[in-house]
Amino acid sequence: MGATMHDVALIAGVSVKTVSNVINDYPHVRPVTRNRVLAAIAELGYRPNLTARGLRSGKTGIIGLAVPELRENYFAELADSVIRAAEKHGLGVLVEQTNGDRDTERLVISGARMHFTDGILFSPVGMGQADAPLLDVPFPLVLLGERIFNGPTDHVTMHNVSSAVATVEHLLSIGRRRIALVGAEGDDDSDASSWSLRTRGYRRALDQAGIPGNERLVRRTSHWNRAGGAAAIHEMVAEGQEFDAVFALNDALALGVLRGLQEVGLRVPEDVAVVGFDNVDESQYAVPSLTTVDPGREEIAATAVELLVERINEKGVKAPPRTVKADFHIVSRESTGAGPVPSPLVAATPRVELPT
Amino acid sequence: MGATMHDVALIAGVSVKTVSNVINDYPHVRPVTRNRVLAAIAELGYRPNLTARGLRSGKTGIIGLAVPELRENYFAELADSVIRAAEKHGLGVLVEQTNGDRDTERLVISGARMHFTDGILFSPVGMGQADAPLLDVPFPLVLLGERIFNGPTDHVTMHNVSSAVATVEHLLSIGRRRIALVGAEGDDDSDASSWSLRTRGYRRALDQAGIPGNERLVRRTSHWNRAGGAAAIHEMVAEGQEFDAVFALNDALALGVLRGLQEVGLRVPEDVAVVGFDNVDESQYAVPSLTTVDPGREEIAATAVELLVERINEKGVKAPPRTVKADFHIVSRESTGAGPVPSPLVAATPRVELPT
DNA sequence: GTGAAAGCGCTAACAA
DNA sequence: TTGTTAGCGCTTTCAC
Repeated sequence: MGATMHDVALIAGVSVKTVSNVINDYPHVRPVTRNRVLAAIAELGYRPNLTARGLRSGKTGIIGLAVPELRENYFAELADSVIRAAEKHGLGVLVEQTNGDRDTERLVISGARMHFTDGILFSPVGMGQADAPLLDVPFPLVLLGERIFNGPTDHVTMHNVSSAVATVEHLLSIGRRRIALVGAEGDDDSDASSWSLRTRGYRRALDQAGIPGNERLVRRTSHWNRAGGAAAIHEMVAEGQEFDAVFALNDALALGVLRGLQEVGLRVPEDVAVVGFDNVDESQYAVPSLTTVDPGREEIAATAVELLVERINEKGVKAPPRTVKADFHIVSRESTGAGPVPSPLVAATPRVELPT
Repeated sequence: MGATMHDVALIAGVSVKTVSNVINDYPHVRPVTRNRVLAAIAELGYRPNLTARGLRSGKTGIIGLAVPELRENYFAELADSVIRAAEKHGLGVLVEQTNGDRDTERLVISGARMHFTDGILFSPVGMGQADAPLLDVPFPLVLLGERIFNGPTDHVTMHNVSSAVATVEHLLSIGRRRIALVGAEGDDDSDASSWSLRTRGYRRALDQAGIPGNERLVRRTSHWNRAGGAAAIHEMVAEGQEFDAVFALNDALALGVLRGLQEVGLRVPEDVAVVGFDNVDESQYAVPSLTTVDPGREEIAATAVELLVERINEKGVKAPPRTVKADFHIVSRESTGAGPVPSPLVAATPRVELPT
């Protein structure tokens, strides 16, 4: 295999300590010595063995990222952001997929896999509030998303309730009154789920506007995907429900809603305005382009990595768990009547900005 | 931090070797002893230190995956498949993004980052044929995709030429004669690029059918994205070109083509049939759903991991570099007139299957 | 400013 | 069947 520090020391005619000093930029090394060492390193093509270094230092420089599935746009984009953020800290990212499966999630958290990592970013979907105690693990762990509250770990999440309020207010402001809601849910159904929080915001906004809620317009499908969104539309139309707007609790559902509306012959936004949630890249390319809530994914990723790094470097007594919420924005596009984007070459930018 | 093997040995009243034997399922351990050790392990919550093990064995159980960007659907799905395939071999996957940037790709290949990995799966986009010599690296490396031929490494790729031929033949078979082609290209433009190979197949199929090529219908945009696809349509229409089909060299371009056609008032598939390439999840949800070439992504991922594992375990003289091509299929959907999918709840399945 | 030597936690000869 | 021991390649006191 590769050359070792010892080999370098031999060729340079110095001790391994000196080689180590050079590699680690220890200041007090004579330039002559340093150059001799550098020459030897170049000559042998020496590369420090990170495994050995990891053994010594107790750190690997790798963090784990556990998400349901990379093929889901939101998580692919989240992983993208996390990898970029980690890179700035000189960290590599080991990606693990849980499939949103509770048992797999538990396994990841048990540290059974992911043992090379200095810490883990974990986006739970299958686990719920009841599993909170399991999160009290002996390694740095930061939670992404909103499934579990008041857990024993740091937690980076979004303004689910207030962004939902703002979304409905936006729909009201453009004159919509019969606003349907389409969401989904996994195994668990605690008060901390996306469904619960965003639905709460929806009801609150309607209340505040003095508009009576209509439970027939609140739809819940089994999956957070397009099929679910399209099915919800077909159901409502089949039942003869009337509505002039749909708030879909994620973009995949919203894209399905767009397709469903097209299939039943309803125009967007003329007949029905549509808003999604997540601001995945794709939402801007949909036909019509999709108005959606940008929950601050970049900020979430950067903050989460930041917190994790702090925890990794933390010594002595642990600081109490922290919760951070990213700023959100409503990105107004064609599906709520924002002037047609001039050309697909121009990326849509936020029109309405409603910080926390 | 955690307990060590030594602690376990102490509590169990045995030597570290015995503990090691138990952990590694060494057969000749008396059940009584084994149980005592297991009890001690449980009591201390002992977990083997993988870093130390890695130092000893010279392996980490981690492979690297270098792709341009996870936010590009194709690569997210590829990463998904790779992670699943790696898991079956008990390997973790460290994901690195190159942004398709030649220098970053070179850096990754230099092993500057990725130093913890036993080997790397690399999907080059910025590098080209000229960089082939750089691929002669001192660690296991398997190439994904078709940028570089006859390199010094194993290579898993797709049937670019023959699948393009089959695609055009499919369009001819449904009566289209004025078939446009929309592709893009990166820095390099060797004969091994997606553009070159797929375009070659396109021309060959037209030749074989005795249809004269029309270079005004061959469009090349700067990026493999929707904006590029939409722009190509706008250009051709502005120039007054007439065409009854578009073969887009990837799905992102094809989705942009769909949007562009809609914007200029052309119907799909009545006026223009559209075929993409990649079979990303999204293609099946587009409106209309997109006919596309499935290049065998799952198989590519599984094969690549397989080859890499073989290389990692290879001792002595290296076997010569191998090239493997995955089977492809044409997935026929609405954009070429396949009967409308009954409901978005039903995932479209391949209709036309054209193995190598 | 540089060297010698002791481990980090684990595995695998080699002994017993 | 189990124990002893020597490293894997690196960092890091502690001398010099």
